Amino acid sequence: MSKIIAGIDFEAPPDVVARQLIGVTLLVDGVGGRIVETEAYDRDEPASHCYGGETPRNFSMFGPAGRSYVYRSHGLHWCLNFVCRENGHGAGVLLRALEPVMGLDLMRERRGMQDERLLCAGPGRLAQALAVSRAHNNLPLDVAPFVLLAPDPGVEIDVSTGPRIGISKAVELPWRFGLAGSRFLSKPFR
DNA sequence: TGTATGATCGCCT
DNA sequence: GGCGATCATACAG
Repeated sequence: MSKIIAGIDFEAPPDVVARQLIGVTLLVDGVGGRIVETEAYDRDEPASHCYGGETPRNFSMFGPAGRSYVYRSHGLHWCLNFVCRENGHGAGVLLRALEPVMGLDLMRERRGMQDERLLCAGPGRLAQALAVSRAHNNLPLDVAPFVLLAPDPGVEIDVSTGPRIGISKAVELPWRFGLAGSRFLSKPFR
């Protein structure tokens, strides 16, 4: 079994998918850019929303791979994830930052700021710039409004890894991935 | 350059 | 009732 989108098999462990997503272009209704930062969340580690089983919030992580999982964080921000691994397994990849490429003016308007570097540097900011909300939960990633484009095959992509950000459990897992040296990261790697 | 704080939803204890 | 895969603002140094 496999679910291939933009050259990536989403029926694979989340750390594998998270690494492969660096450099992929993500568009929502034609607005978006190049993915420069991701984090993996698996079902067997306590930092993950799917740890401890299915709830009304996280049900889409227990469905088919290659779909979206959108949840509300701290009551105000939306965060966008890609579901991976086999059906019913429960795992996901959090999108943490994009390099803005398409629809810059719309993103600036939605974010209420001009600085290109801060338009999508962080999961909440990214979702706001792309106008992602509950309506985008549990949607297939190979169907509109989502578009995923594989990076140019010739281009070398240098991926940095490190500990995940903003969590208190399983902090030691090096499951944050980023495009080395990008100025659009939510935080630099070191 | 760093640390504190408020906003305030959905789930879990 | 408390806390979190966050962010913007307000201060202190």
